[in-house]
Amino acid sequence: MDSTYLQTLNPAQVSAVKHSPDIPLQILAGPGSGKTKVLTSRIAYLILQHGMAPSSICAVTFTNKAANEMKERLTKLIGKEKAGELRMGTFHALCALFLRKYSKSIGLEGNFTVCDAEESKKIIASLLKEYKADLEAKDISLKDGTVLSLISKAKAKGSSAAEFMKETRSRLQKSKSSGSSTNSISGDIDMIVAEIYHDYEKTLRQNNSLDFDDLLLFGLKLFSENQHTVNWCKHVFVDEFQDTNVTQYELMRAIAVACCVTVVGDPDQSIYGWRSAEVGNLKRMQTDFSSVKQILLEQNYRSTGSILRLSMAIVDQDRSRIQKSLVASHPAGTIPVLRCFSSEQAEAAFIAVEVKRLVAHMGGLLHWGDFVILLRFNALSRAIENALQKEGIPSRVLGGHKFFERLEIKDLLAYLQLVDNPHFTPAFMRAVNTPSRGIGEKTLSELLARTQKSKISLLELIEKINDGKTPDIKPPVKRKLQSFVTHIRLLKRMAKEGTSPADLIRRLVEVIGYQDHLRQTQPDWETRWENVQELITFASDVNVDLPDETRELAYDGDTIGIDGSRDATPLRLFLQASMLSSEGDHQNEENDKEKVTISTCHSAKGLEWPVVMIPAVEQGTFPFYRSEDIEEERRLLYVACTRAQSLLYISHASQRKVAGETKGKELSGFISAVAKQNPSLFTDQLTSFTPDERAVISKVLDRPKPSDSDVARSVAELSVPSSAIELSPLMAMLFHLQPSSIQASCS
DNA sequence: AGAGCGCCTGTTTTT
DNA sequence: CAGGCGCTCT
Repeated sequence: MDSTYLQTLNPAQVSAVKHSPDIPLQILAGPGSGKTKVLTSRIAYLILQHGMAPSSICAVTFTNKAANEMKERLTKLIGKEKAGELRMGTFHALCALFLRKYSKSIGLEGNFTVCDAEESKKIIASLLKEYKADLEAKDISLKDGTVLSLISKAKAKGSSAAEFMKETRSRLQKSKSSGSSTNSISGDIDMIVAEIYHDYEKTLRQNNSLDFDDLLLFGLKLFSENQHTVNWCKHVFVDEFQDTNVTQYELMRAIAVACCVTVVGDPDQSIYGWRSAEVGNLKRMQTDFSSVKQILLEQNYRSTGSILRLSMAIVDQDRSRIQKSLVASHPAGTIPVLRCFSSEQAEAAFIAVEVKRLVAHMGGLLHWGDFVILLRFNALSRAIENALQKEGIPSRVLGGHKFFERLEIKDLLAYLQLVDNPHFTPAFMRAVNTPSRGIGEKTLSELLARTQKSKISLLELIEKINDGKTPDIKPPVKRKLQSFVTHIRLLKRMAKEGTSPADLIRRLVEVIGYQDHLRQTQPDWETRWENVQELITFASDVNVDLPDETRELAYDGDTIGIDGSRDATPLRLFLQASMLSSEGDHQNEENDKEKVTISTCHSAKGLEWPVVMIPAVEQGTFPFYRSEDIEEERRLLYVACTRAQSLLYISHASQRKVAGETKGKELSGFISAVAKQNPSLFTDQLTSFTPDERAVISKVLDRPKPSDSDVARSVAELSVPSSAIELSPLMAMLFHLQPSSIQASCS
């Protein structure tokens, strides 16, 4: 194995790959510039040419998906064994891993539970109740989500509850002394948020639990205060650097003891400011790492020239952006289509029919899996899904409601969380009455009151009640709880005996009669039951991965915690993988390749499709009316456009139903501005594709060009539906009429 | 006290 | 489309 992997790289890419490992490097990589290739090649280069141990390289990605993809590519370059030794994952996963191992060093229990956003929100909601009267008296409405996001923002900046409280106080003092009374309401809110923040932290600690932000904060504390936990690290790679927040940046510094870092990012693709990402980290790095070198990758290998021209025009409207260009490797190709429709239904119907038409006119060059519909937010998918279904086009939603956020999954995970960590109240609350055991709000609050007096966990309390060691509140409670206690004890015993998570779930489902419960309570219980089966499959997969992870955790040989329990039990690893998984649907990927993808623009980051369609590009929707940063919305549209390889469609409706109300809509300012300046960026005509256009598409996609007879055949097949009655008017028009008349009918 | 039903609202983006 | 709320029934 030599440097063959360098041969297909351009000069800029080669200089990035071969750049000295000792000098910090920033790679500013535009979309489609082969950034992942450069990253993986550089890692391979450090290992193969500089003889670095794979286990001394840390590569941080933004999602688990990206980490997996990198691992796959590296397996091809350096082999499975070495690739398996690399420390790769998200900042969150990396921190979680080391926190489990060195939990005692910073006063944590090794069996802490990761508290996800939904559970955090519930904790906040219950804390918020105590301020209900106060809020009503002051006529303030404060939602749990708002409080959570404010707390999360404070945490992302590294501001603790105490610091946040102090800052709030001093700000209040200032506004008081300046005599402005207009801020009194927001001052009240800030103060309440500060108090809830404090209570929230207290609750998390009592529950032996860390939320997502805590993983980073505790990780940072661990790494910066315990040199020996990071000594293994010789080089740190950070992908999607533009989306890191302050804490993540500090983490990078803490892990990169030797200051050997390579970061890859693109300020133009910074779309997570709302989640406290700091593009400023790029600049900050230049001062913190004095000798940092910057390399720009501007050659684009993904999209046609006309798609890039439009994308650049959009993002370049942001006057404050760092000037950077993209050079197309491919010919101009088909001009992006811009269309207006009368309603969301008309727009959706057009999309469905156009997908069909393209497949036909490309004579086997394009398949369902080559299309993506990118949306500003998930709720927009309804009309699209319906329209696709109506035309018989298979589709899948990428990252819709996440697999691990479904109620049937959370129900089962709650039991397992409780088995692993008896102090995790959210899990108790969920599991204790699922399936329904007649334990209601009243009983729970009484139980809760009793735990607060005696300082034991809810689980311990009900075990005591069950065993008759402490008096029952009311006669029936003990009886109602008996089965629950029995089940938890059974699972605990099985877990202790080393039963695999998959078997634990199987048994759990059986003893609580979960299938029947679903059948009785959920109208769509069948798909939910399938999800349960999928969870079991996922659980067995985690088990297969175990050796790698255990090796990681057993790094310096002490897997036995002070409490005598192994820190890395299979159950614990499974739960952690579940909580940190970004994976949406766990459907088999083979199936998905033959489906049209529907996705948000955010979760499309890093991906590409031959054909991209972006509907609802309207004022209020894109940019979204509640967005705080309009430039970020613009960049999001840029990200969406640059996912396209050969064809791009942008559309909007003049009327759309928003939250139950039909509203008039205007084309997004992002688009109208560039269209006005340069009308030739778009066309409203639908071509039926000249051989030339088809040739460009096959070249861009690197697929064989279909013959004229292929095209003729597939056009004929698709334009004659099985039942002539089903040929909708729109469909008929698209196939038989001139483009100009289509336009007239659509607008 | 708790379950179950129907009607309401209010909908960003995610580790 | 789900979660919250209020109503009625057991």
